[in-house]
Amino acid sequence: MYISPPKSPRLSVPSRQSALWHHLQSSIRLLTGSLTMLRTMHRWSEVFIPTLREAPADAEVASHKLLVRAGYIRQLGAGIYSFLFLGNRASQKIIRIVREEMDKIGQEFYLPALNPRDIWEESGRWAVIGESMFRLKDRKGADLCLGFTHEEIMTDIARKELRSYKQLPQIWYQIQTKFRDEPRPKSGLLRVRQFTMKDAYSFDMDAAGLDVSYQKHYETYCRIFDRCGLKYVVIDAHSGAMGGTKSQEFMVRTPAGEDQVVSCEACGYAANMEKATSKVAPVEDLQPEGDGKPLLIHTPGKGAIADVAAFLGIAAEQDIKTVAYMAQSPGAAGKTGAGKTLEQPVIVFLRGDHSVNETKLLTLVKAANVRPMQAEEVEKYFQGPGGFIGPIGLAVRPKELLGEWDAKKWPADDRAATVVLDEGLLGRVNMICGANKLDYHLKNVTPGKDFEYTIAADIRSVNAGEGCPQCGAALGIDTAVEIGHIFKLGYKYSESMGARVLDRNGKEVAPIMGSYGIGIERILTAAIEQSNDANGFWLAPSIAPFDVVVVSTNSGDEKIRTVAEDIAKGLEGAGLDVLLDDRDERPGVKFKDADLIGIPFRINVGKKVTEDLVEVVRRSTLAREDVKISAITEHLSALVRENAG
RNA sequence: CGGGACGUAGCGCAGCCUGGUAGCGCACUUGCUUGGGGUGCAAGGGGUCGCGAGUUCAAAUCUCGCCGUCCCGACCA
Repeated sequence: MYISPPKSPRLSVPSRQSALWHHLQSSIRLLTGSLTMLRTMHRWSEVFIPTLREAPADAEVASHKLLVRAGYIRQLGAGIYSFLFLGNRASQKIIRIVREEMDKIGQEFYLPALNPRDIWEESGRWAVIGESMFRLKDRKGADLCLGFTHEEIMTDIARKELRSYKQLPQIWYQIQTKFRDEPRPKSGLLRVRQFTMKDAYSFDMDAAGLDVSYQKHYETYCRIFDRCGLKYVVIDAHSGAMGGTKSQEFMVRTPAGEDQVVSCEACGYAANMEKATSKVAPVEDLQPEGDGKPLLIHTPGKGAIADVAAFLGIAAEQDIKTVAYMAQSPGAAGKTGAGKTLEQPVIVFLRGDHSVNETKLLTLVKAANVRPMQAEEVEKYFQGPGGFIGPIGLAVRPKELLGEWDAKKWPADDRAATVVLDEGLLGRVNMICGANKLDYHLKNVTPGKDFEYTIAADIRSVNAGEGCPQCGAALGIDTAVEIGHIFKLGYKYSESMGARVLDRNGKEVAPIMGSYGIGIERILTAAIEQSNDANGFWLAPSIAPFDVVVVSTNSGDEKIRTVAEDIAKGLEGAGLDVLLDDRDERPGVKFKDADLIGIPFRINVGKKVTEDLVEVVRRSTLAREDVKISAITEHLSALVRENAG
């Protein structure tokens, strides 16, 4: 299912209300501003903004290069960054927006980053999470870890404190540092080992209540990202092998991203790669040969699909691709550590030019992981050599045993495998496949007629250009960054950790939970990725470290200097965050720096002061206009307001 | 975890192949100059050449080990 992101609230409400709303916002802004940032006018000559002409050689993606060049961040180690003055200001502004919006629906907590092992044992995740979790020992040798996410800790509070349905629903959130020992930190702030996350958790009596909490988060997230000036899409996401019913991701398209988003421009369908489906164009089947029964053909040394197709003069789409896996049981590393990891054979058939989406497969067969079969396993299940394996002659597990991990219920025939037929093969006839015999393939093979399977399902990855499942138009695939994720958790944690409340009837029930995350630094990164050029980047005033930079183009000129100073003070008085570039530098240097560091508006104070004019430059378009000095405060305030989140 | 590359001044790099005690641009300091898109001139300061062993009269340079960082892949509850 697809839910299109709602329009920004400021676009959908009447202008009078909008003005009122912004008035309130700026009042709040003034209040919180005065609390958290005592000065709103800073002199460049006095603050630390170490801009660089060149990016470090290590940096690859635009946001990384620019964050370093603009003096926002400095690297301490792989995936570990220090935030300097500008970087911290931008982060704090993002956090302020997140907090303002989250406070409308929930309550802010602050949980420990340092967690004892026990609580993670209870949910089973001490073992499940594996190497991604930073672990340490205290002086007594007790195991601790650094928080990775906080479902366990929040659920612990819930189970100790929540007793009655009257206390529900609850939405609790925090803005906290998370630690993940990423196998490969990369792309600047995009994939790091320490980062700031807003994580929220909801507790409801029933699924209907969860729907409400989930929807509140959906709307809140849209407001947050709108206010941050991001262009994003909301996509249906894979909920993970660990359960959960529904989940959606908020994505910003950028080549720097690591996730793939499948979307349709025609109707708005969007989903991530693990969830996306498509309509494939009809394929012309081969004509049967002979009596139409499978026919052995000699294909010496032609194991790979491409080789076979070329050898036989057919297209890969006439071929059945065979992929043989051993699937591994979920939960083997549970809290009791009960049992070893079980494995069962899962064999997939799909069109020769299609590829398996392992995440879809995992979900289908309820496995934690799959690995390719080894040569001797291939021999066992196919009774033929790798490269020439195919569907005929397999022992097939019945559909009832799909996802069955109780080995006692497995078929007596230890060759029996779960056989999955990709839906793309349904209706196809007279295909080519491996014969389970060295150097031989089969012709005239029709799924369902010539071989059985456990189940037919969608387990392939969508390719760009295939038909949208909703409207049939060509699908596109873009890379994107995930900036937020909302997730119906269900009962996983409340059940496993024993959270119970009494319902109306005095009956003990587990609350149903949701969890909802936003990556603070990823908002900054995504914003830069979507708004940059060769000279730098620009942020929405809502998240920029300053609303405006006032450049005195010649600090040696008394008149220019004092006008710049007065303008800066005036803007500060109007509640704007102002950076006054009072350095004794050449104008060119100041313009380059101003363009680099992400500030949305610039005022050039120069020769035209004699005509009572200064120049206002929008960083996003580089459009400039002359404005009367007497009108500058009002002019800038309006500009910031129009573009404010 | 598999594959690849790199590590020399704050940043970007040369020097390494062929061993002889470290250099360029930017940045920084001082002075003059210039003043609307990284001004010009002059004089300066700054480097355990990632770390540790080894070879050698002599190691940034050759050898071995380690550490770190980045890229591709795998992985990403």
